[in-house]
Amino acid sequence: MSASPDTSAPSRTRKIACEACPLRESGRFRDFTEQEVSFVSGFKRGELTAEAGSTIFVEGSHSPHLYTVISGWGFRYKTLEDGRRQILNYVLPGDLVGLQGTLLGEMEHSLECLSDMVLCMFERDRLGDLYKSNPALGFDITWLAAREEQILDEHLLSVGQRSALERAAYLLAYLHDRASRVGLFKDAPEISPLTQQHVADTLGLSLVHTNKTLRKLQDRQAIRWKEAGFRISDIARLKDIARWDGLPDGMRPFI
Amino acid sequence: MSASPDTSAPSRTRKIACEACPLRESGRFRDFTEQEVSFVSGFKRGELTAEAGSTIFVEGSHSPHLYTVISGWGFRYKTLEDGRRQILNYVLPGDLVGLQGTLLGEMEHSLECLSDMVLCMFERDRLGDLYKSNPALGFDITWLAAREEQILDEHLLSVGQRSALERAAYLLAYLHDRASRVGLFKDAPEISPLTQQHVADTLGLSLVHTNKTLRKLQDRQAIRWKEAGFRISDIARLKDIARWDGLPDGMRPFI
DNA sequence: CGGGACCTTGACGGAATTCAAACCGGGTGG
DNA sequence: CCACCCGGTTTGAATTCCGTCAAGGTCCCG
Repeated sequence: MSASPDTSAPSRTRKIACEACPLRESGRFRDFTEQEVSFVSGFKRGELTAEAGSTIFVEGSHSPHLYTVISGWGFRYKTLEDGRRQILNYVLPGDLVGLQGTLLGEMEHSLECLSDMVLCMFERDRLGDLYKSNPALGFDITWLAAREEQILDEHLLSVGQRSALERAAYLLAYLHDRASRVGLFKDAPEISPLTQQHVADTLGLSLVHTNKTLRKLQDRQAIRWKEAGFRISDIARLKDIARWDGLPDGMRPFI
Repeated sequence: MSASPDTSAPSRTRKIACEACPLRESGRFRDFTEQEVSFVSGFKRGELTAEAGSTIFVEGSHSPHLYTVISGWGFRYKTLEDGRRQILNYVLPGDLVGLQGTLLGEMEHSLECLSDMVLCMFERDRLGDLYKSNPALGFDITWLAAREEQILDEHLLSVGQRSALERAAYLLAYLHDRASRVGLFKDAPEISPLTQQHVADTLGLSLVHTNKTLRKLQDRQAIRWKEAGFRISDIARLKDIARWDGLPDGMRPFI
């Protein structure tokens, strides 16, 4: 069973120029040429600000947009007709979302905000131009798609083969790694804004059993669950329990 | 638990020109310009013929190659140190494999032949050139990556949320759909060359329970299991059991 | 004070794993 | 030709894991 999404409409505005994009400050991206940055600037259609709990797009829609996450947490998910929900992956600053819908026509999954989010919006129609005039940026998009594929491979391994305890440990370690890489824990305390229902729907476990599993991780001093969120106490222990293998880093090429 | 892969070395030869590629005969691809076809021809390094059971590449290797499947069945998988194996997806004629390794450096999964296979081999180093000189082909590669992502999303939904029976029905229906789309059942009887161990490792179920589940599908007249392989008796019933949603078709753009 | 969202716990039943054994067909070597 | 083995399938029984049901708890907010 799943939480029912609160579908309040997100608001739109337009502001920051790509030249001053806060994401590029982090030093986690490759160097772009001036020409590239200005092209992306022209490609950009505006910004979208959405609050926690709102839905950016839903399964079955034909959204003509492509987004880059500027700030906040979100998650992609799919549902079965009877309401069972599977969370596919989490999105963080720097992630590109909506590519599937853009290329393949219909959106086959939904995107919901876990926290307040700001996204940068691009026009689908001009994607072809991007490939023509800036092949390196096209290459970067492919890179991002390949990386998402790799993450999904790992999740599939997790849900298919790991035990409940391993799975939970893996997910929490994964989120911790990704969030700290994009600098989300720079100043704030290291808390991830998930509920246990989110964890359950990601791992394919019931809420009750998820709760018992998380408790076990807490008993082993690997995490601490705070109301609606958790923090990692011992990442090494967590990765050990998870039979952690990887998730290699590597420079991210694209905004 | 998993079957132990038989790692006989695949053999290499080079033959067919792209202009006469059997895949393009099928009419399932978009029309390529002469220029595109000749570029791909130059991009091509040779062909790789491998027999059933052999491994094309393994997790952790740095294969500099990219492949297109010309004929045969294969599957991508990942393993945990203790040997648990998760099959991630199946590859069929027209599929592109090895992109992750090419773009991201290290290969994070392995590829094994389910039947004898022929693959077309491309050089990784020239991928940048491809994006520069033929943006449309670069776009096509991104398209393929997005499509793989979509399939993985669906598998994740399946393994995470569907019951054993639904999951098995879904997998078999999925394989049937894909195989018939690429014309694998044109002349041959509609038999897919999987063992029950493959099914088990794909669904995240034990071999014993997989067997009992498949028996149930057979009792319901949805499939017939033949030694090392199955055929679908009633695809509609199977999709009904699976709570089948989709897998939209759409033209495939790239060789 | 009451309600809602989220976390927590116990009891019970059902689903899936594990262990164990047997069967079947094909291939191989004595 | 037969005995044997091997990979794959089948079945039963015992056990463990996980889901469902039910109830209670906490904190925050109106």
